[in-house]
Amino acid sequence: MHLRPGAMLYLCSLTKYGPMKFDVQHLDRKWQAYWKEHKTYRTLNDTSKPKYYVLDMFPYPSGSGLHVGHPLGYIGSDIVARYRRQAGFNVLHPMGFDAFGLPAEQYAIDTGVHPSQSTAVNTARYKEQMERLGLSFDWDRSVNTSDPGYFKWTQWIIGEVFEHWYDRDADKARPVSELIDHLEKHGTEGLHAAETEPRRISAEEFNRLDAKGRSDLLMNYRLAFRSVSYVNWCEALGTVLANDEVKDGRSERGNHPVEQRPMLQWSLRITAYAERLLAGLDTVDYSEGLKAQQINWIGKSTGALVHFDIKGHEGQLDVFTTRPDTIFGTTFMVIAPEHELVDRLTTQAQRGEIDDYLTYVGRRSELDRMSENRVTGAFTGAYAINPLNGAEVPIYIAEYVLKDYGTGAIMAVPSDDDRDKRFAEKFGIEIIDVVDKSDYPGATLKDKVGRLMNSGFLDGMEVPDAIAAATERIEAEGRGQRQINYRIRDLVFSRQRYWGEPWPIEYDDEDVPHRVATVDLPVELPQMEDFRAVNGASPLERATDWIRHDSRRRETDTMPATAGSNWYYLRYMDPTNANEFVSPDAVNYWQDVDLYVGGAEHAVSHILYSRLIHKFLFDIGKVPTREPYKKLLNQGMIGGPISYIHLGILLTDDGQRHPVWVSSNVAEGSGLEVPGIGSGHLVLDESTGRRLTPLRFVTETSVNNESSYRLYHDAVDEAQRLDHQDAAYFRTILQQATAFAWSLDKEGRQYLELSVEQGKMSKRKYNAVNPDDICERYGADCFRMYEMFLGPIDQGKPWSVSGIDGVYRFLRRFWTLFVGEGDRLAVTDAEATREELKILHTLIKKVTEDIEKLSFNTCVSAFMVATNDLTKLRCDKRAVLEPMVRLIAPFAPHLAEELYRALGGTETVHRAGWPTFEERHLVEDNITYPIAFNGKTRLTLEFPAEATRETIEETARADAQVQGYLEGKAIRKVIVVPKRMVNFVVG
RNA sequence: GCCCGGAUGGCGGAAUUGGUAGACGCGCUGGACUUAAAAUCCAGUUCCCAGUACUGGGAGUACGGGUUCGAUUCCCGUUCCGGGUACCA
Repeated sequence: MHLRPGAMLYLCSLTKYGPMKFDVQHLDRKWQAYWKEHKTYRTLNDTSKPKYYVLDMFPYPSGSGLHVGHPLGYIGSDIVARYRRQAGFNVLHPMGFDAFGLPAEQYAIDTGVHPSQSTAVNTARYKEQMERLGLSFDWDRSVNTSDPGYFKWTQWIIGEVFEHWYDRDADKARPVSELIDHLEKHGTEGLHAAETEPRRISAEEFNRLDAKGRSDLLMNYRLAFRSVSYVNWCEALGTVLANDEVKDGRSERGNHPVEQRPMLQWSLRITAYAERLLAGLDTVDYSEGLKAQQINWIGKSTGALVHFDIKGHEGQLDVFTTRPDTIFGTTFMVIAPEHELVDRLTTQAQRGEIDDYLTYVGRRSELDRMSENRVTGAFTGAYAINPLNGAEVPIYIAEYVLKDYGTGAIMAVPSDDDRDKRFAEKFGIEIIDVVDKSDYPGATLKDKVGRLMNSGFLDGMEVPDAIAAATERIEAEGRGQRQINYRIRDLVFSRQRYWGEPWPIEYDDEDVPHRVATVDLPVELPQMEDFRAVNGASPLERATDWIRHDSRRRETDTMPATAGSNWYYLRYMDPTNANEFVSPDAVNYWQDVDLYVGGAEHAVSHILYSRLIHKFLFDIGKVPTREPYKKLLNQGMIGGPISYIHLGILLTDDGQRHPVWVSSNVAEGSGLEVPGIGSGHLVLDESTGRRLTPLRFVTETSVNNESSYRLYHDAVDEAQRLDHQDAAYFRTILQQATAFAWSLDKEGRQYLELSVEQGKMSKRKYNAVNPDDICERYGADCFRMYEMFLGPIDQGKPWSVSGIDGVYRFLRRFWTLFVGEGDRLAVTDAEATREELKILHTLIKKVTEDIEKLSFNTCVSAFMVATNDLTKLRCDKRAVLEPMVRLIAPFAPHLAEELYRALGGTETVHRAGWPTFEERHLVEDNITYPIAFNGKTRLTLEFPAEATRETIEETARADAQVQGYLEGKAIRKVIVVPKRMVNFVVG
């Protein structure tokens, strides 16, 4: 055998490496162990390098483990992290666990296993699964929100929030001590603070208050405050839920009914930050959709606060309206049934009617209200007086006016509001048209367009002008002022549950709350065995020894799960710091998250709340940036097929009924023959129907270009043998009939056709696919590349394994570029050809650009194209192949590490640098031009790259084929775009 | 209802600022290798029409219009699908 120059390398590598079999299991194990042992992904706060922070939303470690939907984002972020690391950045890429929360507590109630135990087990499982995927997390920086070393600082932050108030003049949070200072000197005079309700007090009055009185007043301003508020109470879960934990009047977790209940609760004053949360969105790179969701959630609307006098009463009725221009069309007023004036306004004559209505409203749940959407209400008997024209209008109560929005009262303008209109029609109230929309055909009542009429001084004005003029008049007459309203409500931050951070608050003998001193943090949970919340009381109420602390009484409410998760990205910067939540050095170096990846389900709440806490920490000088997350990527959800086996009745000719499993495509009445029973026809009735079939027993095939889901006979046998939860469930299902009306496939194997729907992957639907299983079969690299290859990462898609073989084949072909006959490395030092270098540099360019664009699926395609091309060229040049290894390392880290070492690399490929793209390798001598006639491409011609417009046109005109197409036609115009195309416009 | 996405072969999906639509992969068809199968490799594969073949013609990116020499890409309108949200004054 003749040795080529490059063969020296192969001999060296061989002695060190031996045969190189393509054994993905071996590679996975070998390198995962190596990385762990050598702490390859350890990140130090090395300020000599530029930083890059790639963060995944940390998971709640549930009992069912990861399914193939979870890693989609983890793989994407891992690719970015690895790419940046190779490119010379100091990359922070941590992972931790959002470990406080309801499920562990619910599990504890059901099984008696303490949440800390089940959490530890689940956390270990998650970590194992993530390591199996070859994710490059620095586990030394891992955090766990239920770890006292962590939640000490969650409590500390909330304590800081408690000790601050929001100064609207400075537009930032300031210490409560400064507020007290102001109150002592000036009272509320000159104070512009975010507050629960408007308060007026003089300095003298304030100074006369006792401790409790002061504390109560300060609660009106604190950013973490306690108040009676209507909360989403869920009886079944025994707890209060946040707005985003409630869907359609039911709890998101468990789907239990939720009712409104007044309770004394801790809240965070997020409303103080509404404007900044809104403005900050302009400075971050989030998707438009996500920004829109946040904007909607904050719900800013500009309008006017208008005071209406009430006939025969002292006080006024305040309303908020975005349409002050339509005030002349006000023909009635509506206040919320819970409005504080209801009782006072109700006349003797109307008392009965109002009471009946209040009873009716009280009976109706949030769910009823939303689902029925009925027009209901009752007249109080009182009248309000229109401040601009003195008209007297009746005051109603109706449930369509919400106590929590605006002032809980509206001026109803039936001519320009759908709900007011329906109400007016039902109750026979006058409708005065005040906006002429005839110039705007197709405009609806919601559109703020038209010309005012029947409106006194506003007549003839266009709506926007009229709004300004009306507001001005209202202000001038002292009847109200311009006002901005937000839909967002303060964040209820109390839970009457066990498994969360205790509020770091203690009460003294006078019931005055005090922040627990930092030296006394963390406030740990007491050991308990019964975690049930009884009658809405926190389980901690029963820990009487724990509650008494020195001379004080501990707060028994705990915090919601979001408490730990809204600042965790900061803790990763300095995870073991025992003196501070994060050191100034660490946070000044790492700054903020450069790329944040996670599910869209957290798009509103989690992101909004962590932005809130971040802005607060910015105000108190603890973080240098205004926003926590620079760029956000929401990965799509991977759905799973939910398949069903169909149960039917075989009615035999002798009139006997036999339950039998049938293919989903067999119609009722069809003839059937089942061995051992006989023949007859299929009957479907209420005893039959379909049963959930665990996905692991289902085979997906393609028949006549249609995908088909089948249950094969051997899968049924397997289910009988297997010791697995899914198998156990399936066995009980299969007991409902013993006979199967099998069909035969091409190979003569027996199967049943199943029906299928797409749905969320979940344990309960038996359709969760475990990534471990896929890794065992194809290796982690293949799984990673396959998930990326499925399509754009931000799009949802159903899980399907069809296609994974293609990725596996690709990896093998890639490997074969390096490893030849007899599993030996076959790479030479021969000089690379121009063509080979062009392939390489095309790939470098494409992969680098696409990683930056987070377009990972096209990266995988590019690798495939390059591999195919180089295979065709039988390329074995180190100069081409070695950079390829470094390029693929972020995607297929195990395979890349192996090949890189085999090529002589002494250090990890993951710090081996990123190949540099050189434009000169892509320069072409000739460019192929499409030649089109009237825009239709007919042929192609080659021209030198530097050819001018004129030469191209002349040469093209002279071409024989072109002549053929031009025959008998006049050339009107020739368009030549250099390096692109030629178009003949002919007539 | 409103807001945000989206719609491209049998399927997942590609396509720089408007410039050869369908890259790559799956599936399917045919072939090579094999005693056979698997694996692997090679070729073909948007649809329709014509042709013995090399091939030629037409249509085509949800639908209807428009701008342009030229539109998957830009504009207007419509339909359908996905996500979010809602008596928000």
